[in-house]
Amino acid sequence: MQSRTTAPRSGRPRSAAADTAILAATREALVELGWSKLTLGDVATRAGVAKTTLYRRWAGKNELVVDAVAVLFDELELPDCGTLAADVEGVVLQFAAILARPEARSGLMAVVAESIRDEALRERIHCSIVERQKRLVLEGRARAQRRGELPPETHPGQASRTVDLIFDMVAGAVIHRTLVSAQPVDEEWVQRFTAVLLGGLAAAEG
Amino acid sequence: MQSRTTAPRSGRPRSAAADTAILAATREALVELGWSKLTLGDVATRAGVAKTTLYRRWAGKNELVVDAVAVLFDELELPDCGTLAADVEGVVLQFAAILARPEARSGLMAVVAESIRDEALRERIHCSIVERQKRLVLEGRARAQRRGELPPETHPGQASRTVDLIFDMVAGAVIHRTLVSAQPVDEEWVQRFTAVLLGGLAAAEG
Amino acid sequence: MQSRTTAPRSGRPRSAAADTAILAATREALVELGWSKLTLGDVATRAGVAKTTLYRRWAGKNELVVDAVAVLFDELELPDCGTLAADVEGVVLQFAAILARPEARSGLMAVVAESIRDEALRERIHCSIVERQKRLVLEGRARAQRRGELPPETHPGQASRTVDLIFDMVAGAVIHRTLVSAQPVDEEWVQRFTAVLLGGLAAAEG
Amino acid sequence: MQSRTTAPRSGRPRSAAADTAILAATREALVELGWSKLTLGDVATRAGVAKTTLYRRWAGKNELVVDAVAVLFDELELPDCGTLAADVEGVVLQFAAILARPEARSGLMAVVAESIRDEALRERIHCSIVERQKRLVLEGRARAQRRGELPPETHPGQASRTVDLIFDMVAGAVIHRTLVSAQPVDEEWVQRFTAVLLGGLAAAEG
DNA sequence: CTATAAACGAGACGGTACGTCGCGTCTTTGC
DNA sequence: GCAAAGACGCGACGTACCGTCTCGTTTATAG
Repeated sequence: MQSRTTAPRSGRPRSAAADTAILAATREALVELGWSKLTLGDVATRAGVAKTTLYRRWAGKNELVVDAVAVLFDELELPDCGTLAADVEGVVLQFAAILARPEARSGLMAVVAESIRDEALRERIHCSIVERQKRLVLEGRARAQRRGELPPETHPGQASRTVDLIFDMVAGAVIHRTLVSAQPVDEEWVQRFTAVLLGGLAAAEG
Repeated sequence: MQSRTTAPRSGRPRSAAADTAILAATREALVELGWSKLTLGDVATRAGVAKTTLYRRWAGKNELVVDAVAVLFDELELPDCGTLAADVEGVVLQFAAILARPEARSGLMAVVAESIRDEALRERIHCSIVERQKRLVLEGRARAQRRGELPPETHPGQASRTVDLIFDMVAGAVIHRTLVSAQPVDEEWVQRFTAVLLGGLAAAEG
Repeated sequence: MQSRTTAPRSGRPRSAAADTAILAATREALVELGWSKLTLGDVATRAGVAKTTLYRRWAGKNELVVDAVAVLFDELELPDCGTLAADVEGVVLQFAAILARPEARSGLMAVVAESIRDEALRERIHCSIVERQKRLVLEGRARAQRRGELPPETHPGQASRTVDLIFDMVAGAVIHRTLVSAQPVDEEWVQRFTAVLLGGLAAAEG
Repeated sequence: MQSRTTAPRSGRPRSAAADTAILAATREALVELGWSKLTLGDVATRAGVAKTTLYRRWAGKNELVVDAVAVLFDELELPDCGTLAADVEGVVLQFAAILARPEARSGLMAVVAESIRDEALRERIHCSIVERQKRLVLEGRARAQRRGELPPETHPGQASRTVDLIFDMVAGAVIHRTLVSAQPVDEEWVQRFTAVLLGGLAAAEG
């Protein structure tokens, strides 16, 4: 079991720069063309790379776009604004700001649409994007408990289901308002939304 | 002054049966193939119609799928279960049931993704699907007010914004749980969600 | 003198003006577009006539074009210039003048090309165009015999074969020079051609 | 300085076998279907080649057919039968034999018809077919001069015009008899034609 | 300092679907 | 009862990308 993650086989190694360039080119093309008019040949050209190189690393358009978009969501951070409500409002605004970027909008939705009929793709999205951001809900709750805004877990078994519910409600509402209703996620909306969410959670828990 | 909406122009009129057959064929193809593998040529064949007939009526895949999917949502009805909470739970379950159907899942999401870069398409979706279902929120509120579960409008100016918020929260959460989280919208989830939503609204209004 | 040969059947009679307009429109379209880009729909529009009317009278593009082009060749007349050579030169120049008109060039050749695989079309061309112009050869010979430039028929059996040979040589040479070699059929060429033709005929007959 | 005409550019080279297969398939399709029903898609299928490969090499039906047909005429050879008349008769029969082949008939005429409105196509035909066969006339004359059947050039300036005239007369008459009159080019006709032609030339030159 | 082996750019390849165009037929309304 | 208008089924068009496959050319490490 001496083999490393990357076996340094003989032959020319893959260019690391190519990966970066391809992902950047993908985001650029998403912005300019949107998902449906994005072509792998065009991405390859923008990246200054042959189509072959691209196919050597990704199986297709979907996989490429997931990777290109996933990193955008890693920018999210839970701000410490003193109160739970303010923290939630802050992170919701950040999330909305990412969704306002065209590469995220077109890429994310299209890839989710494709994932409906593609189990492997759904898994990839889940790992790369969704699950990774639940950290924000967990950290938010922990911080609120530390502050005394929330009681410690009363029903530990339900904890994870509540996290999921919150995540679906937050992400769902913001996505729906942004992409379907096509309305701005401004401070006022965020305050109203946060009030309903936290008020409802308090009422339901109590 | 009895003239109808359609001026009966000269020449052979368009076959009404063709429209029906095409939309049905579109839904059938969505189920079997999903959005990305759906072909207009294939839809035409299934409908027993020439490709040109299809293009004479719809500008492209997107417009066709919007129309094919829109009617699914007209099935939604607000059940009268005696209490607001029960009514909401009922309609959320109905909504989830529609989203569980593959023609709705693949069609809806993909078309929303495309609408990001296509203003006309977004408008079409909004008119054909979104706005038409806000009736459910309005009727639910009216019924609850008749029952005395909700007070009459205190801030009439905010009423429409509250409808929008509710709609984004309900539709967003169900869609996110179904399509992104890929978890079932079962009775338990619906109850927890409804409790948070109504509790939050009550807290925020009060 | 208003009633013609056609029995005025019940119902609306066919418009005679339509035929004229359609054939004129066909020639016009041949000039502008050439054979391959000529469409029956376009001809109908130019003629101010419905496509149906056109199909009621002609079986297709080929038949229509034959009729449209055939009349051009009826203009040909054998001029009386005093000598056989001069007469031949005159008619050859006339023939070349017709072939110089684009509607004749494109229409005629294309229709001949089609006739290769279409027996009925070949027959139609033969009757409408070829056979009708052999009168020129016959009349020319008769006139020359009257003048004493040619002897009376010595081998009556060969007469028709000689007519055919002359027709093939004249029409063939002019067509080939015009359409394949794309060289002008000017006075000089006509004189040289006529000299060879008549000289050869004299030598062969003697 | 050994570089060849073809610069061996980067990338996968074009398959030479494809060219051969496509041209053969074109001739085959011409025989079976004729010009107007010949489809580039069908040719591609017959050749076992993708339609795109075909379009990568030829601009359209016309260009393809010119190339496919041109080679047929390279078979023509001036037989040495001892006398000028016999030589001419021999080559005329060969020419007629080629024109009797359906791939030549339909292809050639249609392409000539198209060339009327297409300068580039006319040029292509001229280079690939017409000009290349004038060698036969030149060689025939040279051989006859060597035999003493013809005198050396008396008017060198007229020589090329005479070649053109002969070519138009020979090719024109044979083509007209074959394709327009639809009569066989048999020995008898050839002898009569040759007699007129050579007799006329002798008379005109003398 | 080779030799070897993989990655690279370029671009041709067999495919599939596209959206359009013209054909020839049919089904309306209107004169 | 024919004509105009135009929708219809059909089939070919020429194009665009797909994902794969040669090619000739780097560029690392292994011997």
